[in-house]
Amino acid sequence: MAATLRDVARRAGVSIKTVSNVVHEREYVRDTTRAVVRAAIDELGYQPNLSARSLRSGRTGVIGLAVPEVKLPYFAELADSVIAAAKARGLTVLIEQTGADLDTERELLRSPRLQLTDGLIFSPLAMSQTDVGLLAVDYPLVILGERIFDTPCDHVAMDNLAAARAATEHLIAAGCRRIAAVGAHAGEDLGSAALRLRGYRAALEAAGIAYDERLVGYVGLWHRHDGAAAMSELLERDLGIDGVFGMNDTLALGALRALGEAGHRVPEDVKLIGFDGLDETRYASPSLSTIDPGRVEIARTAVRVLHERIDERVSGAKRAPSVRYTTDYELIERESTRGSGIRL
Amino acid sequence: MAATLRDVARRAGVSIKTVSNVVHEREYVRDTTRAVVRAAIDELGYQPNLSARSLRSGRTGVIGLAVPEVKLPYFAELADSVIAAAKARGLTVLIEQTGADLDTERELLRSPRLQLTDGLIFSPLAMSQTDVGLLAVDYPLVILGERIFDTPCDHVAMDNLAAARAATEHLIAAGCRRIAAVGAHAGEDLGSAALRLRGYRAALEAAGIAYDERLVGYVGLWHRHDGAAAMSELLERDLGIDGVFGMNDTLALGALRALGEAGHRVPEDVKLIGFDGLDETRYASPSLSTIDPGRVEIARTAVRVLHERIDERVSGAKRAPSVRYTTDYELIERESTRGSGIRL
DNA sequence: TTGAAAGCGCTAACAC
DNA sequence: GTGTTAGCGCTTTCAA
Repeated sequence: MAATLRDVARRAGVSIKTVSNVVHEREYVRDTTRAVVRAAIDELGYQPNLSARSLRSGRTGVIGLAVPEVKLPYFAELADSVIAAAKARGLTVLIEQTGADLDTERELLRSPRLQLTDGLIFSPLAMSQTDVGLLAVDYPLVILGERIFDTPCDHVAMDNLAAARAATEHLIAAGCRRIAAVGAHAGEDLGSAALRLRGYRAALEAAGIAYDERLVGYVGLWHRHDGAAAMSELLERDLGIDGVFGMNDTLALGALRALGEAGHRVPEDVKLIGFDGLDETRYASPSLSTIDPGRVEIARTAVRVLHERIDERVSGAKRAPSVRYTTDYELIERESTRGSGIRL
Repeated sequence: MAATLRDVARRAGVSIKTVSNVVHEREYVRDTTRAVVRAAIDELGYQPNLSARSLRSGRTGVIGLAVPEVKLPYFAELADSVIAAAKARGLTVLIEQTGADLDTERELLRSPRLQLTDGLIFSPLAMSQTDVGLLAVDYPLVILGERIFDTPCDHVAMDNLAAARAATEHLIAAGCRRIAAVGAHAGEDLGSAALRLRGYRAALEAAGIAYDERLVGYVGLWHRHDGAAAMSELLERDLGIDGVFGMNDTLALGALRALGEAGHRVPEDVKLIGFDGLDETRYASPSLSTIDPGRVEIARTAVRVLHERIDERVSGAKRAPSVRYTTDYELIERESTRGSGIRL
């Protein structure tokens, strides 16, 4: 059996409290006592029982991260950044997948599994204004994504609209006039897809290019095959497409494949830009221009805000007003939008 | 404050035990009583306190998954599969990253954070024979990867050697004679890289092709840029390479990029095969031939075995002997190894 | 600076 | 079928 505080105390000939003080590196322990206790801890290989500690203290040291799917490259990289940021604060991360399913997202917020968690970082995809009430939970919650609802939650997001606009303007500056947008979600008007589509439209409008609904490719999820399928369908319409805005990199890479299959050269015939700044965009052929949303900063900020909320809650301090953080993005220009077809 | 069992009991006018029986859906509860208790649970919004439950029962319902990096696509997909398999059994997954660092891997096995966990699925990368003793831990542990050491742990793996051999034989059958291997680890002789290199050599030998050390590309990690860099270096040696075995898909996709930059067409000039069956290999241009290692089955088996060990431990049953599961692989032929350059 | 003791919420004997 | 009760290992007043 694993050694307990009591065992260590007995072994060291002191009380349980003293051992606890040593474990927590509190002052007011005589050096000699501390040494004896330390020795006993080592001999017994004592490790605190985290279940007991959290039962008593009300904290588990674990935070939840809920994303649609970890295997989507954007969320894999996000998870990586969140885990790193959490580790730096001594927190562990428990990952939940929602599958971008509305019911799963709803249930998640009330899931008993969250009991094991001090707070949650949630990247919703399916929820809409109707579900805003569900976000009023009694544990610390940080939402990744625009502050689309009026809720008491903290939000951390990039400026999707401005970034999408910048991406589209980049295509326009490269000479494109018939620009397709791949990745729209039918009926959505608050999520990332909707905001990015709005940014796309804003750029067109500012450039005096008419918005053509036929140039918008709708998809279900943001997988590669969705991008490829939507692109193929758009190409079949024969609309003279000379530029493509992929609403994320995965879609754009799928679209790249479809463009190649249909005999269109990128960037000579069609220029293409993605969104997310995935590592792999660097290694595509041609390499893919994209928007770097500052994922590391998003993760770090979300973890910090959540951690502050957790402390606030435990210490009983009064709740600071909820905040919205917007991180900076950056446009990365690569081969897929170069004027000439020359490779790096 | 959250409602407790006691609160529910009081509200329903029954004892704590009865409530517990209802919560656990045990028999021997009168239907009318059950209804009353259920109503009280709903009214109070009662949720069991998982910390208390695990302190008492010694189980947390959480399993750990330790991988080098979740953002490496293979591990992202593996994590996805493990999370799905765990969910099917009512288990939650806590992800630990080792960064492929030896010290981190060693520490992980003794980490107090594992206290929150009933058992661990561990995909080691840096550990070697020297560290075999560390695997003798007192909690359920399933190793992903070959049973390279003689340990009391269960192992779940594919047959790396046979699969690598099959991949190489596929290149040979396609007419390649100067086949490079990208992704070897210097000094390793037990891990996946070493086994796959052995498979590669076995295939060459069986075909009567001399092994040429200069055709082997060494890398640190298995990232895209490692594959690209190693490939570039190999090409500079001007060895007449006509085939490339990427030890995983990510490396192969990096190599694909480097081949393109150097003006080599795939598959016309050089044929290329990867390893892992990543979803994205389907959408590369050209699409990448690869080995599907049966990731879903690996994940499902690992979770099942771990779950059995956990039950065994809790029930006090005697420990069944440790096992090794080998899953089936499958070679997926795509454009990158086609005889002609015709696209699908 | 250290010790004693209460209790976090739950499970599982054991009693009725 | 249902109730009582003793801890699981820890934190934390309060007292010494």
